Amino acid sequence: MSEIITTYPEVKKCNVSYILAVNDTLNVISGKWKLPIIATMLKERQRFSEIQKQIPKISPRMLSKELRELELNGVVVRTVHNTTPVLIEYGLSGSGKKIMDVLDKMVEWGLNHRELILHQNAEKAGLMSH
Amino acid sequence: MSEIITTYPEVKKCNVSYILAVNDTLNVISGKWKLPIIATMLKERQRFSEIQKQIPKISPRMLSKELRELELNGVVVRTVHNTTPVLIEYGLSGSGKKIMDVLDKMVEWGLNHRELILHQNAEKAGLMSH
DNA sequence: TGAATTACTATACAATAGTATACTAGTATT
DNA sequence: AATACTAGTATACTATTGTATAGTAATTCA
Repeated sequence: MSEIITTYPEVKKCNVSYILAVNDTLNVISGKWKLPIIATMLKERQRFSEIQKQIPKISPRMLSKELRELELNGVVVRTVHNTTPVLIEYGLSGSGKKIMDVLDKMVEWGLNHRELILHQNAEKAGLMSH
Repeated sequence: MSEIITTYPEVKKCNVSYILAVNDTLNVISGKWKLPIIATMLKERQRFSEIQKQIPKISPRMLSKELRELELNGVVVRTVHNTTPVLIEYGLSGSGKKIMDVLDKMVEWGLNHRELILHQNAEKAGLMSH
């Protein structure tokens, strides 16, 4: 048995607060609409109807629900302007803007992974033709 | 209107392959069991029953399903040993091991975000007592 | 007065994700 | 011959997530 099990050197310490932290992050970015919604607010704050125009397929129910969740999680800030008619704007909090760092890493991994798989498939095809 | 909309400077280029890359990454880490399963394989390859022992609450159906998906996505490698009884081992591929880089970023963001929110709540509590 | 805009909510339903429980084929042990 | 271990599969169910469609209150415009 022992000869067929390889140990990898790059093992990291992993405690409970790390697991909670990863879960917090996943909560902010997983689901069908959270990332598209966050994306609309990267440049500037947006109103409800403007987000709807930029994400035409989202229903108002989902947009309302996701914005409420993101606000509860401290990622989105909702601002009510005392004008007539009342204007409501949604923007990213400090953390919300920093989520781009995580997304950048995800892009990096994803692109790298795609390339690795393409190479593997090319190798397999090469072997099979010989 | 224009005075109440702030533009953030840190806008990134975003094209279709970036979105695909993020989605690929999310597919690998989202869901209830994928990360726990990957975690068991960080140190060394594992057999089906060993993963079950380390994640007692997972049903064999889910473990089987998730391992199959991870293998299809090129994150997990399944090795069959021609012994009696047959031994099957699951380990991480090169990409699979590198997913830790993404998780590290998620831990970083998550811990930071928790701290920011705690500070905010402390400030609010301070204001309210005055 | 009637239509349009803004920022949603309500209700019902469909689709996906996850659970619970039992079962299987092959081999080895008692 | 009965039991147990390995690596799962099968079936039926519940829970969560997302969709479709209609409606609402307050205000403004023609």
